[in-house]
Amino acid sequence: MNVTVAPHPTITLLQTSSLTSVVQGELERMILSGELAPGAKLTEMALATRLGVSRGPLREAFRMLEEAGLVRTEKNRGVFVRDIPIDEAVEIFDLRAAMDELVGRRLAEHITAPQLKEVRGLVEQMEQAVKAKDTYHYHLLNLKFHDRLVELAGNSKLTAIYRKLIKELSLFRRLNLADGWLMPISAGEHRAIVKAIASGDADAAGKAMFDHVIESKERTIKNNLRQQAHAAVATPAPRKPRALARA
Amino acid sequence: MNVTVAPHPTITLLQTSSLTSVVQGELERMILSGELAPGAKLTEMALATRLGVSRGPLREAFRMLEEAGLVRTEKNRGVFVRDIPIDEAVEIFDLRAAMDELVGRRLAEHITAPQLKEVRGLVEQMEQAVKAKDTYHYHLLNLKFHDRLVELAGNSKLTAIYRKLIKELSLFRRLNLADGWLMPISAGEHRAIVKAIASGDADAAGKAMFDHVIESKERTIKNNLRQQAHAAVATPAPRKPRALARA
DNA sequence: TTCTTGAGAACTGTTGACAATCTCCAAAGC
DNA sequence: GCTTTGGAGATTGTCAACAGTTCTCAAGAA
Repeated sequence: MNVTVAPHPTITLLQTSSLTSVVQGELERMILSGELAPGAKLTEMALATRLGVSRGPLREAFRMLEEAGLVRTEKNRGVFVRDIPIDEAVEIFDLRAAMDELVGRRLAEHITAPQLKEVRGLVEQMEQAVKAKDTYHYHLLNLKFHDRLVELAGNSKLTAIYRKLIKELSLFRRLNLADGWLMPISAGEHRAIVKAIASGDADAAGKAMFDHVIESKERTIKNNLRQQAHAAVATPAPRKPRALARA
Repeated sequence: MNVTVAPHPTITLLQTSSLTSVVQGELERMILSGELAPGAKLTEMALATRLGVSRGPLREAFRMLEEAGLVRTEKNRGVFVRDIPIDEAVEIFDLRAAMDELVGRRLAEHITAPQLKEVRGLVEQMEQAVKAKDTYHYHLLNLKFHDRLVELAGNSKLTAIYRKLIKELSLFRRLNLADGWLMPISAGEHRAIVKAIASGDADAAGKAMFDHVIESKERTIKNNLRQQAHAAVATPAPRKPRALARA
């Protein structure tokens, strides 16, 4: 039989990963971690030497990140980490709400006992993080919770798009972590979501998830506007990028 | 003032379009038109000479199309036009249903009189196409109708994702055009959708759009399965791609 | 001072070349 | 006959070099 029983992990790694793909992954990591902040310019030569590759694979990775919505390209000027404007963030939240409503409905109908137990575990961990006022871990668990729910809904296309949206949303000025004082509210909503799903009531579960995302949107936006006002005081002139000769 | 009043169209064209972007557009056109069929291999050298560019920009365009879900890359083997399996098509339809439900709700609440008139015009054109049994134009009008509705919902992110899904869906064996006999049904549903939107009833409009997409899904899938069975008879051995040495 | 001008530097867009891998097919071995 | 082996040809992955554009900044004019 033409079956290689257990191909060495290094083998499969070399078979699948090209320089372009690992560069793409590394750049994505750097962007999502904030190491490359929104608005930052990605100079080809600098990044190429830093990552130890030539400009070819790097440019190909740029095109992937561009299509993924993480960077923006200006011809003859360069590639920049994208900065999600507030309007777009609102749109993404609204979309997420609709998708999560679908997720809630699906899960209310199809979730299994062990899966329910798993997400309950995540909720409990989050509540412990609230008690410990551990904002960072709460943030991570929150991401994990929603990601897992979407995954459990069983539509891989939905999962892929959902993750893409989450990545883009993380480029919307990362001061969401500062909303420590409303962790308890968010945590309460999570418990309500799981309860609605467990009850098997599709309408209730869908509504619970929809409402949670919308509330999350309003909290984030309000928080952002306040921060914005704060920053405006600290920086008198918001400095427009530059005077363009283009209409 | 540093304002160029009316930059010559050719100028702006040269300022914005790189070889990569126009190659990307051209390849996308060739794929969506069926000129490059699902499963077809895209040889770099052949396409590069055919389009009059070198391999660099072509490879960058490949990465964009890959991220857009239109092609698939196998390391050291090449790039192929993607063939959407039936499972994925079902997933896309389900997603579309949820998104269109959102569109219906939004439109029921916010659509203006002239916009309503516009979509009514599209429906009437479709009904004329039905009378004339003009399947091709019906198909185009159908795409236009749904695309316009999504656009009118006013969420640009939603519009972008919707269009991406439609493109991918067009790679799902293009025999949808053969469903001539059910044009009248589809057309009737369109009229019902517009009526529900015009009534301002968000629930009804959402349901009308959701149901329409689900019905469309079931028609397409059923049609596809029948065609599949037909093809299986004509081609005794479905010829598996090739014997792989990989587990 | 403030704005324009222009030359050099830095960077991006594109191309061609080299190395590594895969594909194909004929010859050898069972 | 069927499978395996090996080498030529074709194709992809990567890199370095060239051409064209943008940016920087100092010198000169209003």
